[in-house]
Amino acid sequence: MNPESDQRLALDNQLCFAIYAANRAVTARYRPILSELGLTYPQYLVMLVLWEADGAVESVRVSEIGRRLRLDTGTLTPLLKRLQSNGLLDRRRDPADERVVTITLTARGREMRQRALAIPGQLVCGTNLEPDRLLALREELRSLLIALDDAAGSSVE
Amino acid sequence: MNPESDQRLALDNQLCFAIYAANRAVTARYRPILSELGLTYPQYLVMLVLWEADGAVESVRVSEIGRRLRLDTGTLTPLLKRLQSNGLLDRRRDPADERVVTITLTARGREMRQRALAIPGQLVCGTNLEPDRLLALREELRSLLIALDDAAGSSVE
DNA sequence: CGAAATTATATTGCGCGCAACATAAGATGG
DNA sequence: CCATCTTATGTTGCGCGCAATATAATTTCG
Repeated sequence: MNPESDQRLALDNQLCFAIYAANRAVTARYRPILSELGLTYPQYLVMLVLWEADGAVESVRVSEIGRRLRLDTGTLTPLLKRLQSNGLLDRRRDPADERVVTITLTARGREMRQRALAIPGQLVCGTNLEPDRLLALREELRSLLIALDDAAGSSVE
Repeated sequence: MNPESDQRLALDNQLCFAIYAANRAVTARYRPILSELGLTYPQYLVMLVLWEADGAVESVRVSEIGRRLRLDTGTLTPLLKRLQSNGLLDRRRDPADERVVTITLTARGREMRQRALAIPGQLVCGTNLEPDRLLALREELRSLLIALDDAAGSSVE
């Protein structure tokens, strides 16, 4: 009714929509690049986790991938099975604790990293975006995420 | 191999992951609030478009909703059918151009706006986030979106 | 006018995300 | 040692997103 309340629900005033739209625009930009590797965007994120752990440890738990990416097994189990059937990783039960499934990169999965190294550069190029601004944006989003986590934790408490 | 290239693919260095994670955290925060209205988050965005148009025009095309939210008919058609079966809107062919489907709010859909007015405030409260910073973040995301759009357009050209 | 091109929406299929539930293995405590 | 609890992963179902294709109506143009 009053002019102020009208503006509160305006689409362009919603931070949530800005994040939603930006997220889809970014993943759309990754799509053609990742399809050359035969990866979807969430699969690429899983590979980032595995590449990062590679060298330090020889396998990663499903739960560890989920913790890093904030994804649950309902998402990860089928995704990891697809990566396995594409020959990028192996899934096997930990003999010491049969509940645990450990994920190990195959040679093919490890080698893909070399091709992926070009991706971050490819995305910034073609857009006239200042690296400093992108870095600042990333940190602001991280702060938002932490603030949302804290609020979620305290409301449950 | 070299230390610099190792860091390029580190998960925490990816702006894309910051956006991806923030987007899911924000929608997770909306979920319990919207479920009281019987809406999903994308359905809420469609309602925002319809509420915003309400008063100015008496119906909105599917394509106009898609243009605003950057969604195609593969997403919108079933979503709008669900909103229709929940009694929030009507879908009907434009007699003047039978290709066009026009979306009109029902009384129930229009009334829901009053309940939705409290939502934006509810989300910021419970988090210690400064409104100015959120506004600045929104504008940075808008700039990113525009930059990605421009780059996409020029590469096709 | 009539064929071809264009426009607007619908359908199909697949891969997420996530809630809810299931299963099985390990830990715990009487 | 055995019932109970907890932990780690798996399964099912549903609603997006999006590519690819389909259908039907309108426009364009020879």
